[in-house]
Amino acid sequence: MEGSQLETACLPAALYAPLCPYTPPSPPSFLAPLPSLQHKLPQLPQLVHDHAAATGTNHGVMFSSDHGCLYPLLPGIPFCLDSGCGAAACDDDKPAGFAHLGSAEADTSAAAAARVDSEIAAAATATTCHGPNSWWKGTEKGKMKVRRKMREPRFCFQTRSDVDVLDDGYKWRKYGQKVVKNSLHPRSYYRCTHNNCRVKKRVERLSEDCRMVITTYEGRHTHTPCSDDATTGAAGDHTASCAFTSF
DNA sequence: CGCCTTTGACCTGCGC
DNA sequence: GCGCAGGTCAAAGGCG
Repeated sequence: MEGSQLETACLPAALYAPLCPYTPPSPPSFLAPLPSLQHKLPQLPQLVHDHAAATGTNHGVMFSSDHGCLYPLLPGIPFCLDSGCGAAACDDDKPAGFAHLGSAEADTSAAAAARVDSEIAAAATATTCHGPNSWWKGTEKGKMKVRRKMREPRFCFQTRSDVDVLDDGYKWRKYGQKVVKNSLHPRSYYRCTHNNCRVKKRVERLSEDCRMVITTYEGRHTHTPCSDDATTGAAGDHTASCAFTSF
Protein backbone atom coordinates (compact mmCIF):
# COMPACT_ATOMS: atom_id res chain seq x y z
CA MET A 1 0.00 0.00 0.00
CA GLU A 2 0.99 3.52 -0.45
CA GLY A 3 2.23 5.56 2.40
CA SER A 4 -0.94 7.49 2.82
CA GLN A 5 -3.03 4.39 2.86
CA LEU A 6 -0.73 2.72 5.25
CA GLU A 7 -0.99 5.55 7.67
CA THR A 8 -4.70 5.56 7.36
CA ALA A 9 -4.75 1.87 7.91
CA CYS A 10 -2.89 2.35 11.13
CA LEU A 11 -5.57 4.49 12.59
CA PRO A 12 -8.26 1.94 13.19
CA ALA A 13 -5.82 -0.37 14.85
CA ALA A 14 -5.59 1.82 17.88
CA LEU A 15 -9.31 1.83 18.15
CA TYR A 16 -9.86 -1.71 17.25
CA ALA A 17 -7.40 -3.06 19.72
CA PRO A 18 -9.97 -3.18 22.50
CA LEU A 19 -11.81 -5.81 20.59
CA CYS A 20 -8.93 -8.13 20.85
CA PRO A 21 -9.94 -11.14 22.92
CA TYR A 22 -6.86 -10.68 24.94
CA THR A 23 -8.00 -7.35 26.17
CA PRO A 24 -7.60 -7.54 29.90
CA PRO A 25 -10.30 -6.34 32.23
CA SER A 26 -8.29 -3.29 33.10
CA PRO A 27 -8.16 -0.93 30.20
CA PRO A 28 -4.69 0.59 30.37
CA SER A 29 -2.94 -2.11 28.43
CA PHE A 30 -5.06 -1.82 25.38
CA LEU A 31 -4.80 1.88 25.59
CA ALA A 32 -1.13 1.84 24.94
CA PRO A 33 -1.19 4.10 21.93
CA LEU A 34 0.71 3.48 18.83
CA PRO A 35 3.83 5.58 18.94
CA SER A 36 3.09 6.97 15.57
CA LEU A 37 -0.33 8.00 16.69
CA GLN A 38 0.27 9.24 20.14
CA HIS A 39 1.40 12.67 19.17
CA LYS A 40 -1.59 12.98 16.97
CA LEU A 41 -4.09 11.72 19.43
CA PRO A 42 -3.30 13.15 22.78
CA GLN A 43 -6.84 12.89 23.89
CA LEU A 44 -7.83 9.61 22.37
CA PRO A 45 -6.35 7.20 24.91
CA GLN A 46 -7.84 9.15 27.75
CA LEU A 47 -11.22 9.20 26.14
CA VAL A 48 -11.16 5.51 25.58
CA HIS A 49 -9.83 5.00 29.04
CA ASP A 50 -12.55 7.09 30.57
CA HIS A 51 -15.16 5.20 28.74
CA ALA A 52 -13.77 1.84 29.62
CA ALA A 53 -13.30 2.79 33.21
CA ALA A 54 -16.76 4.21 33.50
CA THR A 55 -18.55 1.42 31.83
CA GLY A 56 -16.35 -1.55 32.32
CA THR A 57 -16.83 -2.17 28.69
CA ASN A 58 -14.86 -1.32 25.69
CA HIS A 59 -17.32 -0.90 22.97
CA GLY A 60 -19.16 1.91 21.42
CA VAL A 61 -16.45 4.23 20.29
CA MET A 62 -16.80 6.33 17.29
CA PHE A 63 -14.01 8.48 16.08
CA SER A 64 -13.25 10.25 12.96
CA SER A 65 -9.96 10.25 11.25
CA ASP A 66 -8.98 12.68 8.66
CA HIS A 67 -5.67 12.06 7.07
CA GLY A 68 -4.07 11.06 10.26
CA CYS A 69 -5.98 13.18 12.68
CA LEU A 70 -8.35 11.44 14.98
CA TYR A 71 -10.86 13.03 17.19
CA PRO A 72 -14.02 12.04 18.91
CA LEU A 73 -16.96 12.17 16.66
CA LEU A 74 -20.65 12.27 17.13
CA PRO A 75 -20.89 12.78 20.84
CA GLY A 76 -23.57 10.98 22.69
CA ILE A 77 -23.81 8.07 20.40
CA PRO A 78 -25.88 5.56 22.26
CA PHE A 79 -23.95 2.45 21.68
CA CYS A 80 -26.23 0.03 23.37
CA LEU A 81 -25.29 -3.55 23.25
CA ASP A 82 -27.68 -5.15 25.56
CA SER A 83 -30.40 -4.17 27.92
CA GLY A 84 -28.06 -3.62 30.80
CA CYS A 85 -25.54 -1.56 29.01
CA GLY A 86 -28.13 0.16 27.00
CA ALA A 87 -29.87 1.47 30.01
CA ALA A 88 -26.82 3.45 30.90
CA ALA A 89 -25.29 4.22 27.58
CA CYS A 90 -28.48 5.42 26.08
CA ASP A 91 -29.21 7.79 28.86
CA ASP A 92 -27.93 11.23 28.12
CA ASP A 93 -27.52 11.93 31.78
CA LYS A 94 -25.21 9.10 32.33
CA PRO A 95 -21.48 9.53 32.17
CA ALA A 96 -21.19 6.08 30.80
CA GLY A 97 -20.23 5.62 27.27
CA PHE A 98 -19.34 8.68 25.34
CA ALA A 99 -22.36 10.66 26.10
CA HIS A 100 -20.29 13.44 27.52
CA LEU A 101 -17.77 13.72 24.80
CA GLY A 102 -19.89 16.36 23.32
CA SER A 103 -20.14 18.41 26.43
CA ALA A 104 -17.74 18.92 29.26
CA GLU A 105 -15.04 16.45 28.48
CA ALA A 106 -15.37 17.05 24.84
CA ASP A 107 -14.19 20.57 25.34
CA THR A 108 -10.71 19.29 25.70
CA SER A 109 -10.91 17.95 22.25
CA ALA A 110 -13.17 20.59 20.89
CA ALA A 111 -10.43 22.15 18.90
CA ALA A 112 -9.71 18.95 17.15
CA ALA A 113 -13.31 18.07 16.82
CA ALA A 114 -13.99 21.44 15.35
CA ARG A 115 -11.88 20.49 12.46
CA VAL A 116 -14.37 17.93 11.53
CA ASP A 117 -16.28 19.19 8.66
CA SER A 118 -19.63 19.92 10.13
CA GLU A 119 -21.35 18.60 7.11
CA ILE A 120 -19.48 15.39 7.27
CA ALA A 121 -20.22 15.05 10.90
CA ALA A 122 -23.85 15.72 10.28
CA ALA A 123 -23.90 13.28 7.47
CA ALA A 124 -22.27 10.70 9.63
CA THR A 125 -24.79 11.35 12.30
CA ALA A 126 -27.61 10.94 9.91
CA THR A 127 -26.19 7.93 8.27
CA THR A 128 -24.60 6.10 11.09
CA CYS A 129 -26.30 7.13 14.22
CA HIS A 130 -29.82 8.26 13.68
CA GLY A 131 -30.49 7.61 10.08
CA PRO A 132 -32.55 4.94 8.53
CA ASN A 133 -29.47 2.84 8.23
CA SER A 134 -28.91 2.96 11.89
CA TRP A 135 -29.48 0.32 14.46
CA TRP A 136 -30.40 3.10 16.87
CA LYS A 137 -33.82 3.44 15.47
CA GLY A 138 -36.31 5.09 17.63
CA THR A 139 -34.11 7.41 19.62
CA GLU A 140 -35.49 10.53 18.08
CA LYS A 141 -38.95 9.55 19.07
CA GLY A 142 -37.88 8.90 22.58
CA LYS A 143 -38.41 5.25 22.11
CA MET A 144 -35.33 3.52 23.25
CA LYS A 145 -36.43 0.69 21.29
CA VAL A 146 -34.54 -1.91 20.20
CA ARG A 147 -32.12 -2.59 17.73
CA ARG A 148 -31.97 -5.59 15.62
CA LYS A 149 -30.45 -8.51 17.27
CA MET A 150 -27.15 -7.12 18.29
CA ARG A 151 -25.31 -8.53 21.18
CA GLU A 152 -21.74 -8.38 20.08
CA PRO A 153 -19.51 -5.51 21.07
CA ARG A 154 -19.33 -2.94 18.39
CA PHE A 155 -16.89 -0.36 17.34
CA CYS A 156 -17.60 2.15 14.73
CA PHE A 157 -15.31 4.74 13.36
CA GLN A 158 -14.98 6.94 10.40
CA THR A 159 -11.95 7.33 8.25
CA ARG A 160 -11.13 9.20 5.16
CA SER A 161 -9.57 6.82 2.77
CA ASP A 162 -9.52 5.87 -0.84
CA VAL A 163 -9.67 2.23 0.03
CA ASP A 164 -12.70 0.55 1.50
CA VAL A 165 -10.98 -2.09 3.49
CA LEU A 166 -8.40 -0.75 5.85
CA ASP A 167 -5.58 -2.95 6.88
CA ASP A 168 -6.28 -3.60 10.53
CA GLY A 169 -4.10 -6.63 10.80
CA TYR A 170 -6.83 -9.16 10.37
CA LYS A 171 -7.90 -11.04 7.33
CA TRP A 172 -11.43 -10.56 6.14
CA ARG A 173 -13.66 -12.29 3.70
CA LYS A 174 -16.46 -10.46 2.06
CA TYR A 175 -19.73 -12.29 2.37
CA GLY A 176 -22.22 -9.77 1.23
CA GLN A 177 -22.96 -6.41 -0.18
CA LYS A 178 -26.13 -4.50 0.14
CA VAL A 179 -27.44 -1.27 -1.21
CA VAL A 180 -28.88 0.57 1.72
CA LYS A 181 -31.54 3.15 1.62
CA ASN A 182 -30.54 6.79 1.46
CA SER A 183 -27.04 5.87 0.56
CA LEU A 184 -25.42 6.14 -2.78
CA HIS A 185 -22.85 3.55 -1.92
CA PRO A 186 -23.42 -0.09 -1.14
CA ARG A 187 -22.57 -1.48 2.26
CA SER A 188 -20.14 -4.33 2.33
CA TYR A 189 -20.13 -7.12 4.88
CA TYR A 190 -16.95 -8.85 5.92
CA ARG A 191 -16.24 -11.74 8.22
CA CYS A 192 -12.96 -12.65 9.83
CA THR A 193 -11.49 -15.65 8.09
CA HIS A 194 -9.87 -17.05 11.17
CA ASN A 195 -11.26 -20.30 12.50
CA ASN A 196 -13.99 -19.88 15.07
CA CYS A 197 -13.70 -16.15 14.89
CA ARG A 198 -17.09 -14.62 14.42
CA VAL A 199 -16.04 -11.04 14.12
CA LYS A 200 -17.75 -9.14 11.39
CA LYS A 201 -17.36 -5.73 10.00
CA ARG A 202 -19.36 -3.51 7.80
CA VAL A 203 -17.92 -0.96 5.50
CA GLU A 204 -19.80 1.79 3.82
CA ARG A 205 -19.08 5.17 2.39
CA LEU A 206 -20.87 8.33 3.14
CA SER A 207 -23.10 9.35 0.33
CA GLU A 208 -22.24 12.96 1.12
CA ASP A 209 -18.55 12.34 0.86
CA CYS A 210 -17.49 9.22 -0.90
CA ARG A 211 -14.04 9.47 0.60
CA MET A 212 -15.36 9.00 4.09
CA VAL A 213 -15.54 5.38 5.10
CA ILE A 214 -17.66 4.18 7.99
CA THR A 215 -16.32 0.96 9.40
CA THR A 216 -18.22 -0.96 12.02
CA TYR A 217 -16.69 -3.91 13.80
CA GLU A 218 -18.84 -6.40 15.62
CA GLY A 219 -17.63 -9.05 17.98
CA ARG A 220 -14.35 -10.00 19.51
CA HIS A 221 -11.53 -11.72 17.79
CA THR A 222 -10.54 -15.06 19.20
CA HIS A 223 -7.02 -14.61 18.00
CA THR A 224 -4.38 -11.99 17.55
CA PRO A 225 -3.65 -10.29 14.28
CA CYS A 226 -0.16 -11.64 14.27
CA SER A 227 -1.30 -15.18 14.86
CA ASP A 228 -3.66 -14.68 12.03
CA ASP A 229 -0.80 -13.63 9.88
CA ALA A 230 1.11 -16.65 10.94
CA THR A 231 -1.81 -18.82 10.13
CA THR A 232 -2.24 -17.38 6.73
CA GLY A 233 1.43 -17.30 6.09
CA ALA A 234 1.35 -13.65 5.30
CA ALA A 235 4.48 -11.63 5.46
CA GLY A 236 3.10 -9.74 8.39
CA ASP A 237 5.12 -6.71 7.59
CA HIS A 238 2.25 -4.32 7.75
CA THR A 239 2.61 -1.54 10.17
CA ALA A 240 -0.83 -2.11 11.52
CA SER A 241 -0.12 -5.75 12.17
CA CYS A 242 3.08 -5.02 13.91
CA ALA A 243 1.43 -2.35 15.90
CA PHE A 244 -0.86 -4.90 17.42
CA THR A 245 2.03 -6.62 19.04
CA SER A 246 2.23 -3.70 21.37
CA PHE A 247 -1.15 -4.66 22.72
C1' DC B 1 -7.28 -26.18 -7.09
C1' DG B 2 -8.42 -23.28 -3.49
C1' DC B 3 -9.85 -18.97 -2.04
C1' DC B 4 -12.17 -14.86 -2.85
C1' DT B 5 -15.71 -11.68 -4.69
C1' DT B 6 -20.08 -10.95 -6.65
C1' DT B 7 -24.91 -11.02 -6.55
C1' DG B 8 -29.61 -12.45 -6.26
C1' DA B 9 -32.61 -14.75 -3.11
C1' DC B 10 -34.08 -15.58 1.27
C1' DC B 11 -34.71 -14.68 6.21
C1' DT B 12 -35.60 -11.80 10.12
C1' DG B 13 -36.84 -7.82 12.66
C1' DC B 14 -39.16 -3.47 13.04
C1' DG B 15 -42.57 0.20 12.10
C1' DC B 16 -47.09 1.19 10.88
C1' DG C 1 -50.75 -8.63 9.75
C1' DC C 2 -48.24 -6.43 6.13
C1' DG C 3 -44.57 -4.12 3.96
C1' DC C 4 -40.00 -2.47 4.11
C1' DA C 5 -35.24 -2.64 5.00
C1' DG C 6 -31.15 -4.75 6.83
C1' DG C 7 -28.48 -8.84 7.21
C1' DT C 8 -27.05 -13.43 5.66
C1' DC C 9 -26.67 -17.35 2.64
C1' DA C 10 -25.06 -19.78 -1.15
C1' DA C 11 -24.22 -20.57 -5.97
C1' DA C 12 -21.44 -18.99 -9.72
C1' DG C 13 -17.57 -17.03 -11.66
C1' DG C 14 -12.84 -15.01 -11.41
C1' DC C 15 -8.15 -14.96 -10.09
C1' DG C 16 -3.61 -16.39 -8.51
